[in-house]
Amino acid sequence: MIDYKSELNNEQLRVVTAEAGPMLIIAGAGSGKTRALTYRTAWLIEQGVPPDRILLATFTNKAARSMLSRVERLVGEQARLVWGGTFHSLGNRVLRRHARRLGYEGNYSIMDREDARQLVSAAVMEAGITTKSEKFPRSDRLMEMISLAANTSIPLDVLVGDRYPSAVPFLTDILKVAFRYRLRKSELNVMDFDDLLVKWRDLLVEHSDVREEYARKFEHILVDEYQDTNVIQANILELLSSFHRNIMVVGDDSQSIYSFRGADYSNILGFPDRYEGARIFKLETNYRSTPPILNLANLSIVNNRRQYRKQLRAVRQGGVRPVYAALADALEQADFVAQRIIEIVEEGVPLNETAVLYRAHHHSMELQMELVRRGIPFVVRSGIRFFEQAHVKDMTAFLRIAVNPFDELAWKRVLGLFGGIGRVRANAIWKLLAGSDDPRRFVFSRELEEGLTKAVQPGLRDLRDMLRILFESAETDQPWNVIERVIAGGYGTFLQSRYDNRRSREDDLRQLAAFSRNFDSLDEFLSDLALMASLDEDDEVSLKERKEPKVVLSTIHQAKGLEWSVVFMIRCSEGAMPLARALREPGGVDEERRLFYVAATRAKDRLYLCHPVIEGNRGGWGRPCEPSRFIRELIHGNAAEAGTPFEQWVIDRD
DNA sequence: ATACGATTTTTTTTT
DNA sequence: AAAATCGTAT
Repeated sequence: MIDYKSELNNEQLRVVTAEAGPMLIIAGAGSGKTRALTYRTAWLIEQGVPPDRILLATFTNKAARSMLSRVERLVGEQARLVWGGTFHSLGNRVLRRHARRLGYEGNYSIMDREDARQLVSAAVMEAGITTKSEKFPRSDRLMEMISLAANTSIPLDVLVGDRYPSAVPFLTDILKVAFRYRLRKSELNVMDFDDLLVKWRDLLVEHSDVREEYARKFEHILVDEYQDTNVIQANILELLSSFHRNIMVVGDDSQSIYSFRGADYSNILGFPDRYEGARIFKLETNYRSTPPILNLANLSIVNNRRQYRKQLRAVRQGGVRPVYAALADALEQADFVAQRIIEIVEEGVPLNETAVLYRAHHHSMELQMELVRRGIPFVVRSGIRFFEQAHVKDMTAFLRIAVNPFDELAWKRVLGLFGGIGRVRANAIWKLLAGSDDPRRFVFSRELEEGLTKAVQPGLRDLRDMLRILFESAETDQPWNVIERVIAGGYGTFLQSRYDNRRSREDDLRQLAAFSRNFDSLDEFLSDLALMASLDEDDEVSLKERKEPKVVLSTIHQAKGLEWSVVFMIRCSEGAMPLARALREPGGVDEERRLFYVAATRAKDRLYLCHPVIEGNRGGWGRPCEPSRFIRELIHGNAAEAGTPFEQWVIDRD
């Protein structure tokens, strides 16, 4: 039996043991919302709710895993039966079962962002659009539009008219591209991330028997990070909770930072209106930060108008005022941060209790170089994700061919790796392969050879050598072994010739191989990859026991939900934080301020706001730049006075 | 006609 | 730094 009273505070206890029904939990930063959710889940199970009738939607798969393993510690392994994961992975789970209802095969594959962008790019060319002299939007921008339209449920033409005025002259062509893109997706039997939500919702809307099944199944629905859900997700929740009406959503409107991908702030603000009889609970006790840090965060966020009123109270006492440090430029900033990190380590704070946060990935470049120079170990948690790196995608493309010989995207990727084969010839080869009844055999045939120009023959020979090994291995070996053999069978050499860091790329692939052991089949392994962000080692145990402590470098977005003793926020300059581009979006300033708030509330003990006065402008001398408005608006009178929530350091090295 | 290396442009955040 | 574009070699 769990002693809820001693393990939870009163606010949390009320939430955990609340009567069933719709409820909204406004949970401030560091108020123990994860704790409340895990204990709530445990409590429901103890009350006799079958675990497989509980749905727990989280923001990342990692969050779901770690919550459920905590529930498991509380109530035993039945916790594993709880349906937990991101909306995308839950959608995938449902859609695999019902894909046929939507005109898809159950073995559809999931495209990551890069795949999707390339398919859009191909759609532009197929539609015969002249992109030469005009400034037709680039494929990544097109993808952004299509994706945002899907996630907001706004028709693409309306969305372009509203948010992309410069693209309006090309609207007809954009719609053509979007149409082709959709067509190609279903021809290829692939889904993009958005489809996992949109088609899930469509399934529930259009097939009442399926809706009934799931609505009756899930007695309790719990949702984490509700402030970052979009309208599709809100729809899905409405449909799923329509029978039992037991839905608990947890979130903090002050931490809504994903509107760029369609997250709709009004989901959380309007929850009480949409769910009649909804109760509102607030978690306002902050266990994480010292009062001076919380004070700064509170003073900043009050500048946002549209929000639930809440007052975060610090449990902790004492603490030092945050520091605002003005530095000459990005190099000085890097120097300052590195120097402070060293001093902080000397004071006894472990390296992995320190993080450096920034708005955009490239803001961390100078710092990375400085940390390398000084030999300070760090890990970068932004930038290209593990599964999006070229070599990882190459390897999975090989595996996909072995599993599904008609995987067009995988074939084209693999073909392009070989000399003399570019986009056009890869296309030609694919056409021939697709016309055969077994591409895996046809690729070795004389017929194929004869259908192709001389220039591809050497490349074709190399291709065949590798495929021979791949197919033979896939028949008999375990997935991890297949990967090893592809490397040994020629891909390693390829890496050597194309990149200068063959070793580390091979290591990545070995890591991939090791990871594949967690799956029963190659099939299952491949279908889950796209939904995974990284091969995070932090399965709690391994992190603490084996890993060398490292400073964490992260975008603010990726830092959500995490905490460190010491947090540096770099590039707190107007234009970078808030980011100039983001200010042009509707509601941009408020969202940027929420980002600032999220970043500040990650800090437990110390917070440094760094502002490089000269904007580093690609090698040359940049122009001077104001400190972030989020800092300026905190200043009342003189920054040196006790009235401001931070003290000001002016670092002058020379 | 195609591939591929050199050059120029543009760079937010992510399941 | 990566992607789109341009120019040259095959």
